[in-house]
Amino acid sequence: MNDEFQGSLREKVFAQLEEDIISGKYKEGQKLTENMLSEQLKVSRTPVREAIRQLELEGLVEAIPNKAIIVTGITSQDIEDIYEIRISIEGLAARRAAKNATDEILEKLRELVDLQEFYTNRKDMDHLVKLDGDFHETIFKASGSKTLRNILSTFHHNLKKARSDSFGKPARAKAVLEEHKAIFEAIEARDSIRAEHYMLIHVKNARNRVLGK
Amino acid sequence: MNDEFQGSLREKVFAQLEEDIISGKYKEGQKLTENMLSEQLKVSRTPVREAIRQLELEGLVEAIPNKAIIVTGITSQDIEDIYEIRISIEGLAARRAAKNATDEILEKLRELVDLQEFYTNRKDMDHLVKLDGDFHETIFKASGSKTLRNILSTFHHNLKKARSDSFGKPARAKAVLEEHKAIFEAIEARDSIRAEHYMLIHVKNARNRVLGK
DNA sequence: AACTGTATAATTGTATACAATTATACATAT
DNA sequence: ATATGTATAATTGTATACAATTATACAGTT
Repeated sequence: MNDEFQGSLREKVFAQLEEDIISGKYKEGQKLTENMLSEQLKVSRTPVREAIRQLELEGLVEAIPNKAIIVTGITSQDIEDIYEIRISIEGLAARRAAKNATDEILEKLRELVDLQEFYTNRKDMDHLVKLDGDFHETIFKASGSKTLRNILSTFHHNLKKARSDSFGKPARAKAVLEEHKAIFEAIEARDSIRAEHYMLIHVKNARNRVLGK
Repeated sequence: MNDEFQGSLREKVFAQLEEDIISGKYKEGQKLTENMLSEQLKVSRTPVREAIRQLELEGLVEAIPNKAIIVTGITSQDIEDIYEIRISIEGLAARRAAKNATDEILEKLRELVDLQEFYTNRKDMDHLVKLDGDFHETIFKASGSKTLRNILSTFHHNLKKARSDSFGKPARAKAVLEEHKAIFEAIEARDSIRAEHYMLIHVKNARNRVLGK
């Protein structure tokens, strides 16, 4: 359990279980019990149950009534599916962001890209994975669509491990930086067509990097 | 509470609250309390809390820690967004379904379309709304993608009221029937391109019917 | 009248006790 | 040996008690 985390136990449990499933600590098909989780995490069953209900809706576990909690996990097929869906809708999010972004959002994006450049030069992969998530999350928020944001944020969570693995080579980190820059500049110029275009290219490249194609 | 429903109290509470929010009984911005809900639904706070956690993830309520539960609801902007996203990805689901559908699935779809024809002639709108949902849900399942199914099923739930309202005129019911037939025939013929094409047309028409364009 | 501090109430957060359901082990019969 | 019935254990489902947090009302001060 992460002790410096501020928030409810339920949030902590949710974050921890999500992490453990996506990272592969809990494998597909594995059976979990509420008692086991509440003992491990040193909390009562109540927050565990609430977290399980959310993971269930997110599709990471399957709770069979009165029987068990089975880990579903993220299969490689799921990863391919997610990229195919992202290719279909993340351009839309970028287009909307270019229309709706406030100056505050633009400032935030600029800062993220600058930091990304800094850490790319330092080859600090952990920070880069986090910044990559923040960059996209900021665009989702700027799109002004609750629905787009919900879906795409969940995708980014679920892809965290896959993205992390693919950040291995510095050459890739540089490519990601250039792609983000192109997207940012299009949004900054309020050019929604170009923003959509470069986002599409970026997601396609990300898919190829992750799937090794 | 629906007494003939088989399942846990949590599922009943979730279904009821989802229905009440989507139907507009609980309006955007309205404040709910766990005590009020548990009294009204004659259950303890435990299943209410679990249902709230799920509604939160679905974006129908916003739970502010230690303060309140605020109804977010489905705005008309959300409906437009959902149709735009459906236009981007539901064709993909149809394409996949055409590739993967088993004989059992095809039989199910045929039955649904036949029933739809029956109720269209009878102008029985309640049954038609339900059949419309079942038809699409069957295709989502047939797509073989957990992710596509999760997203599109949630959309269909959230659009239930909007779809129900738009089924008003019998002429529209007939149009929906013809569109479903075209999709089914393409899937039956394993023609994924055609399935995607007719699904795209269908969703676009559905959007225009719902948004009155 | 406006502001502030404080006691009280209301609400959510968590833990625990108990009920209902399902799994398991084992004895018994065939 | 296999199958079946039954007692027991394990697990989830629900209710309730209590803790922590926030809102509200009101007295007192300026």
